[in-house]
Amino acid sequence: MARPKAPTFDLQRAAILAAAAGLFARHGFHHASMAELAAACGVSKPLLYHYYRDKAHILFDIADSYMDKLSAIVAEVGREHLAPKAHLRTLILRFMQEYQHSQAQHMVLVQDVKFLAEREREQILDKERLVVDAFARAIGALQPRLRRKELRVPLAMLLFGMLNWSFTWLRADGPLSYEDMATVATEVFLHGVSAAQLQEA
Amino acid sequence: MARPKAPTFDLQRAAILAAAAGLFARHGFHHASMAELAAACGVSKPLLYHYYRDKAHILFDIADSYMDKLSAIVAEVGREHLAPKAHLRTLILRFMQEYQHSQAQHMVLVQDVKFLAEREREQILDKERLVVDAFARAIGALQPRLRRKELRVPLAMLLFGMLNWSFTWLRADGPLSYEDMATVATEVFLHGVSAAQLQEA
DNA sequence: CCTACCGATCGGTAGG
DNA sequence: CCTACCGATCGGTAGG
Repeated sequence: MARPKAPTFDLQRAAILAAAAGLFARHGFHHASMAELAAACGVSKPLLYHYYRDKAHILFDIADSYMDKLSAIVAEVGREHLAPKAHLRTLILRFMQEYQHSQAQHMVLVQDVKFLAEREREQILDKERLVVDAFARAIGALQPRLRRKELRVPLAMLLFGMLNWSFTWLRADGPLSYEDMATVATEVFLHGVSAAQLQEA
Repeated sequence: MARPKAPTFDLQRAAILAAAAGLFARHGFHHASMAELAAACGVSKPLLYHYYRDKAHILFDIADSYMDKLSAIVAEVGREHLAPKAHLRTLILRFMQEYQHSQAQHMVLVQDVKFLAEREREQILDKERLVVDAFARAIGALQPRLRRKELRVPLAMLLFGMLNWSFTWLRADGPLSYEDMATVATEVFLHGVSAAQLQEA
């Protein structure tokens, strides 16, 4: 019989994950060492390998659990059955609120997922595609007269660009809050999409 | 008297720079080795050190020369003295055309500049700030009635988000060209900014 | 759960 | 005494 997990097992893993996300975000995956991570967690280096098979698995778990959080937000907002404009507005606001508390995880997702092996990388990319598709459908619902349906995904990517690029410049302690930014991005995008002559583009 | 540089010196440096940008973009700065770079250039590893003091200096030169190119585009477009809308439209188009041919350089700029020492990193960031300010001014000229002037830089960052995020998903051989993307982003942004009630935001 | 290590590979430089 | 360039190997450190 397998010995049951210690009750603190999941807590320890979560602590390692959070510390690793910070280190990977600051130093990059390859430049952040396992010894450094162990020190940050206050445990020995070999003990890390009790919780995670190897360094890549820690990276995978950061990206995977973060994508699960974003997917959960998409599902929650979907269950509210909002009108098209309110739906997209709410998606944007909830994502920016999540981003504010997950800056390290987001940087790891953007910068380090490419270092995963094909199989694990594809798992993450599949989850990303589902989220992008949800935004693309929300944009499609907004503009039923949008003639070129193939523009829905590119428009979603433009929107993600506005939101995700905030990681390079928006500071939680700056004059502009994440909520302010969500409002401005929402206004620009909603008015931009409806006013632009994309029917002819 | 110092012996003059070999006539091929600058050509060799340019070849090293291009190969390094590709490797750094694909593998990340720390995971790309000097041996690998030397092999890609068809020279011995010690010879690399004839052209560049160390690995960090190669990274600096990629980012610095790329920022000079972007700054030159800003200056060129400025000399055309276009009307506000045409000015911003042209800036966006020229940047996307440059991006199409500099995907590796751009990824290095975004992902690896943080590994430079304080002093060199600040030099790059200074040049980035000048380009952002030029876009912010172009946006301000577009909207003289924009009450909250402090929104000009955030709006410029939203625009850069749309443009720069294209590196994560836009393919040169895909159905949507960089020029198409420039058009769509321009339409969304121009209409979005002018229609949004940012005076009250 | 630690100290003590390994196979390998890193960035950078020696002599000639 | 400079440059341009080679084969071989340096001291240190990475992940495990």
